[in-house]
Amino acid sequence: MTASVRERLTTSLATASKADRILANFMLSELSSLPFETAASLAAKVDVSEPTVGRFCRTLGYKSFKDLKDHLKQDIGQQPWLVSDRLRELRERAAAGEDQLAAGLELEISALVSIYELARTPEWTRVVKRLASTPNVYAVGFQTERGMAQILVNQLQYLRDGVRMLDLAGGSFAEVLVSDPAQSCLVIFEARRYSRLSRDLAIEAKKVGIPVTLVTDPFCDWGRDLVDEMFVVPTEFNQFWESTAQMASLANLLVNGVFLELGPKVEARMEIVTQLYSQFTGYVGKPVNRTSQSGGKPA
Amino acid sequence: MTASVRERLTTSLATASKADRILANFMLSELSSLPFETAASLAAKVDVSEPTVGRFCRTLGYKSFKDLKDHLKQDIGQQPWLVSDRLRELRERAAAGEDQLAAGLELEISALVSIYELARTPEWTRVVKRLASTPNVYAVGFQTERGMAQILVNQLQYLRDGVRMLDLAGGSFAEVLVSDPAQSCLVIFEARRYSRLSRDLAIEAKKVGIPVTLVTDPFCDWGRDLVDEMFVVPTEFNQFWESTAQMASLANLLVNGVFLELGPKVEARMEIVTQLYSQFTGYVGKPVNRTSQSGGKPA
DNA sequence: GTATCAATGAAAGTTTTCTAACATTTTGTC
DNA sequence: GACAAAATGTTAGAAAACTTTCATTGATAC
Repeated sequence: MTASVRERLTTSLATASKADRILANFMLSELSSLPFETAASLAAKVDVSEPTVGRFCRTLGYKSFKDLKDHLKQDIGQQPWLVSDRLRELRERAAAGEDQLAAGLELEISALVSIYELARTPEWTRVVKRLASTPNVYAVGFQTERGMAQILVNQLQYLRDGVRMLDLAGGSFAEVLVSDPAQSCLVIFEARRYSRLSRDLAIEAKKVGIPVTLVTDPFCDWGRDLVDEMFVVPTEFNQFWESTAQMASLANLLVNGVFLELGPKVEARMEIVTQLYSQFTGYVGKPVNRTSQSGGKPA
Repeated sequence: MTASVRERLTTSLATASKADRILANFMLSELSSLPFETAASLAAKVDVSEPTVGRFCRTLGYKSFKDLKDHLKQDIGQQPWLVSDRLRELRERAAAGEDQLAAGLELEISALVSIYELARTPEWTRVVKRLASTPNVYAVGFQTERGMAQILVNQLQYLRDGVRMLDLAGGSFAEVLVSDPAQSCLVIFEARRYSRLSRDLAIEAKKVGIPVTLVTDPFCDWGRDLVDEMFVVPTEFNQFWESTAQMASLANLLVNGVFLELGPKVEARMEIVTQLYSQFTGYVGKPVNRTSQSGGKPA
């Protein structure tokens, strides 16, 4: 009993009464403006009474029309992505109240979707090109987000020269801030916890004219007018505090973009770097996948 | 005076007060889920009062938050906002070959699902309990995976004492390896690139009897008989090489588990740590979410 | 035809959401 | 550092949204 709103509406069509069927039909065709409706406004539109709307939602298994809307929000809907029935099972458990986790899963999935959407924006393309071509690339992040910066830097280093991780260890960020702005760019990973540091850095970078890309959570209230691109990653997954985990996917996608941009010419470099790592850390395999992409032409 | 909601929000950023700017930014970041919010729920998320939300909407020229939503309806227009629709769109592009990346999305989603499945296993529970109770917790990862270890360590430190990140900087891993095995445990984040180091460490740890949890990719061929728990995270997402991004989700889930295990008694500590961070990095907000879980009893 | 029952609506009650008035805090100024 | 002005939070009350109860309608069975 954990069908999506759309599914429930569709199945209800078979058995529903006249008024209910009208409602179901209307809702299905106007699914996308449903969140803006209220039980009363809906009732008026299809010319039934308000209680009928409420009752209908209850026969569908929701507590009220508002409850239906709430489900719509989390509704990832249809099977296509249903990775087997494993997920369904998780969701059913969640519905039974046994599993707080499953609700978080849906939120993480929807965060992933947003990230892949970001990767289709013009800003994304701009950043990727910049990361591929600017001589000096700096990335920075504090505390947890440092890990994200590290992912970006490590992988980019396989692909190109001049990629560095910034650090407050030196006491200032002189490294970037006194570099030639035309030759440098900066990526900041941020979450609300560490706002001030990131913000100060962004301000200074703007002052000297270094392009800044900010990856942050929806709570960031200072980025928009300071940075060149701002990528907002959802971070609320029903956990006891926010999780920036999905920023890692974003970092990887960025790196992948740079790879596509640079094209096969990086392969020689990758060989060498791989060998070096191998020499110092005992790695034996190849980091490069054998996916079709790797041989393909750059985008 | 017929600007779109987005435009109005953006222009307001220039002149708005602090709370208003926070609101505007958040709204801009979460435009697509705004219709589901209510003035109160929004207020709670960005931690301002309810009337502030109403007032802000009025300064934007709307009658109320509800009125803003009504206008949003026109703005959002045809653009799909339901996660299911957005996902479908990406999938269609992938199928049409227009979007190389989108093909990887499904794989990432399914990786996420497997992680949430892991979180339901007895091994998981065992690790969580161990991470909550063992006096000394060590985590380690090399290169990219170092970022994952960092996530775990950073967040665990909010919750408890005695959590450390291991490092090869010292040349050996003496720190763990000569500690009292009954008082220590170790989490290794690994991907095939750095197999040897991780493996050597695991071997030594086993020798001295320290419990080891291994988080790795599906290519790891040495873990099973060496470690106490082995969590395998999918890493092939159609990118030019493997991505361990979803390990970040795993790390976060682990931390969340420990939080639930420790229960409300950690809140005092969290307050202190938060304050310390604030002192040194200028963080001003609260890291703790106000989700229902946070107040709830431990699992 | 009429008795019965499901479906629906009307009206009144309850809860949620929003607003107005006032108190408090913050910010800026001198 | 004290004052004024602006911004924000608190409290309580108005409005809206939703539910419940009960009356009415209209279909179906006999």
